[in-house]
Amino acid sequence: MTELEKGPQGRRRGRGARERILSASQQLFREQGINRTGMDQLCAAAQVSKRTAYQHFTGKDELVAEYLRRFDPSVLSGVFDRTDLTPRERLLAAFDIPPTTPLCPYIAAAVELHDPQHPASQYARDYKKAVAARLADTAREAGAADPEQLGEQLALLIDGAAARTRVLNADAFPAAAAIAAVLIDNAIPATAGDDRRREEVSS
Amino acid sequence: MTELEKGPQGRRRGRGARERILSASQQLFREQGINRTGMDQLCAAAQVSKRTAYQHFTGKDELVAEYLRRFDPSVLSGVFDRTDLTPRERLLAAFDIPPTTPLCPYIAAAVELHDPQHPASQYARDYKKAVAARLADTAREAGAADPEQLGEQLALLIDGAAARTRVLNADAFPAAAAIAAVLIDNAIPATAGDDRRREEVSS
DNA sequence: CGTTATGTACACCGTTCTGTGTGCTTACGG
DNA sequence: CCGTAAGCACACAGAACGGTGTACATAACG
Repeated sequence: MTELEKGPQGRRRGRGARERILSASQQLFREQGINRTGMDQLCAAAQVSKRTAYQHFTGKDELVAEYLRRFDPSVLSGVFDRTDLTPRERLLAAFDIPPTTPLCPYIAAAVELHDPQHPASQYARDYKKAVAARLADTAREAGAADPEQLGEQLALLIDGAAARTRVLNADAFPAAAAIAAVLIDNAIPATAGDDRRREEVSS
Repeated sequence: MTELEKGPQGRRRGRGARERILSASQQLFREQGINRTGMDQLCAAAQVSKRTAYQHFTGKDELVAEYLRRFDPSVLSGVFDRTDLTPRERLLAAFDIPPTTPLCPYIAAAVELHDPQHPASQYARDYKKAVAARLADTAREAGAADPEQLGEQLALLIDGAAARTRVLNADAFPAAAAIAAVLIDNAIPATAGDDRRREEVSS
């Protein structure tokens, strides 16, 4: 228990201030936005000295970029690595993220930072491309005629639902899922050896 | 031109400072974002005294809300009032806004302000609903089986294209238009009432 | 003409922001 | 037990922010 999760070197004797900082970032950046969350408030919420925060991160920009990297495994892998679902169901499962994820933080960061050169913006771009690529992979697995196109289309639907949920303050993912179902059915030829007969959708 | 666009009373004799302020807002809020544009910079760009700006707008919030209201006629009416197009073509024409509109300012404002109670956020919400309603009207005119659903779906596609264009720095409207074409063809029965699919959608 | 609304110039207030400097405390490892 | 690294408390710098006060100029309209 003591020597796992080492830092850059191998020491790590402290009491885990970095973790608290990132944990508080997750909460505050999401609740209040990045620009409206000052370092003072963030350090207070993390119960971390301001001096310590700036010893872990060279500046707020680096903290924001690191904050975004914390979303990767939980969302992306958690959906695509489900072997209990058919490829088609996996594509649709990407739209089942209403409760814990009220808004896509990548879009929020890209809009708030408003600088395509910002490290966090670049990472958001990479992440969105990665999601589209994994959707395309799954689409290929499902036997889609044009997997890249379908992946890009589904990614667009996800982003549309996220943006619209934000602006309208109402969940738009069900509507996006409905469109996705149509697109998937249109893209997968019936002759392809795919089992889309297991239509037990959890409702 | 001299005696139209009266202010709260009926005088309006000055040299049009309000116009310059709003014009500069259009440019700066779009280029730099709302939060990253200070009133000092904005007044300098508009060649307007800071004092004058605060005589026209009680604060930056009101200015932002008014800035958003300036987009209505140019985009919304310019697309839906084209009588030279069929209803179906009009629905697709809503996706032909790549050059002049690099990003939907309503989404940007809602994300940047980060307060659903903000006047500009409320207006953004109303505007998005209005767009969906007009899309639904046009969908009804085109003979769609479920116009409200189609309108909501097309609105979601537009927002998705806008958000994705922003994050990826690449035009996503053609892909959205392709999806729209599929949805429209699926929603409009060729000859008679043939509703094959009836998904539930949350308004 | 004079009144009045409109706009200007510029200093200024208080707050908040990111980021540092400095000195002290604590906990872990050898 | 002692050295060292991690963390803490706190003040502070420097800038940008939104917003105001004051005194002055100018253009329109009666």
